[in-house]
Amino acid sequence: MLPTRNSSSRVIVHVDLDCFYAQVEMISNPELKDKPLGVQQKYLVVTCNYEARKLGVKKLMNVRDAKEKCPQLVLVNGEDLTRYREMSYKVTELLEEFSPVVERLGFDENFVDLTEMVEKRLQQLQSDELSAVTVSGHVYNNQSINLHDILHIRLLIGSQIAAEMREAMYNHLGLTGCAGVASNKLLAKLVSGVFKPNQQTVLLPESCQHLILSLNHIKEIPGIGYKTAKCLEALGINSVHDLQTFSSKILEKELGISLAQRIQKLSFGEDNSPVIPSGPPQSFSEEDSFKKCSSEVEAKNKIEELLASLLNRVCQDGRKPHTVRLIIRRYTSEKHCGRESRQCPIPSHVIQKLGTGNYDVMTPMVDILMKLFRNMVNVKMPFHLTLLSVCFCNLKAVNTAKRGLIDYYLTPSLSTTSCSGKHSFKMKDTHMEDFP
DNA sequence: TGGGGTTAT
DNA sequence: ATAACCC
Repeated sequence: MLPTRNSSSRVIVHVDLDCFYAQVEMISNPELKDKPLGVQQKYLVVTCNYEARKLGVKKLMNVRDAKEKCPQLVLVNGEDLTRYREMSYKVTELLEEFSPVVERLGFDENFVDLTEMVEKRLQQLQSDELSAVTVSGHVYNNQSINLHDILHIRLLIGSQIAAEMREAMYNHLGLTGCAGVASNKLLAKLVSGVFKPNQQTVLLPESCQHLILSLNHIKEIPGIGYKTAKCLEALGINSVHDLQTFSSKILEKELGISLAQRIQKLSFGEDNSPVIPSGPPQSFSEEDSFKKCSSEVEAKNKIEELLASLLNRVCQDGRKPHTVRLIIRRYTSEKHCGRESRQCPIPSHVIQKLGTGNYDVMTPMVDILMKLFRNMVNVKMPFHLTLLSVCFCNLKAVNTAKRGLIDYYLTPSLSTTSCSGKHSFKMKDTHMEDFP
């Protein structure tokens, strides 16, 4: 028999970078370091550094409100995510060096399952050294540590690894962040935010209820989003305690058995979901929002711009997308987040040319995307779009093992060309004579 | 609300 | 293809 691990004896860390985009900008331009800094996308300040927060700037604040609150606020444009994305993956890769089981959540958060690593360190310790194990960082709720409790010992070792991770992030990448250590993802995430910038906290099992009941509303539970929260409110459920004590049967009837059981367990701090290694991305997309796009030519120009960036990204990734999708948002006075999409397989002859930087792949791709566009939008009728997005998905690894010599020499796309520098996709002036 | 991502239905 | 969730 394999030893069965009680699910509550895992050690999970949640690592959460401080105001990530602002940190990347301050690294790019150190003159911004001691100034209040906001990162702007369209008319929003999407994030800001702590200098700016002290002066009243909040995340997702309108630029006008932010400038009013804080006239000295320095703004940088953050609509191009390239540098953020690159730094984000450097963080994930650094964490993967500690343990390969790393799950990304957005660009600035990662979960790492430390269970095995903790187990190994525990085995290296002599029995008389157990009583000398210490915590790194805060203990949630100032709870007393019991060094005779193996669960405490493991979490303390987890806190030491978390501290090493944060040190490595700072030393190698210049980034600061928070960490939370607990027995599952939910609790690790909740506890990571308790002491805020650049600090870490460990949750010992006895304080689990204290942590979950400290939330002021069910929407603060990760996994309970806008829709579910509205639904729960309609049932008179507002607090975490309300959700804990609500009839399971009725909840299952209202939300469906799967969601009901999952969120009711979350309300007790129970979460058996594994840390799933993210690996390379499942999709690449680029989007642009605007006040108004109302002609086919305008749409085509925007689509070409999105596509040019995407082709460069796909090229650098090395894998090939087999599906392309076009997403639009139509102007409406109300209705939040109404997006429509059409997708189709990418023809194999186009896939072959992808990632070469050779041949014109723009033209056939734009043709495909414009067909998808006309499938969604009746261009003979007036229309008003506020967003366009292009997504490449269904990414497949290029199979190098099965390719023989002949194939190798006959397929320049895979062997002799690169996608960097002068080979990169250009908007209007890509001609054959540009290539060797 | 931006410009991304994921999974489930 | 959409809808929900996450940042």
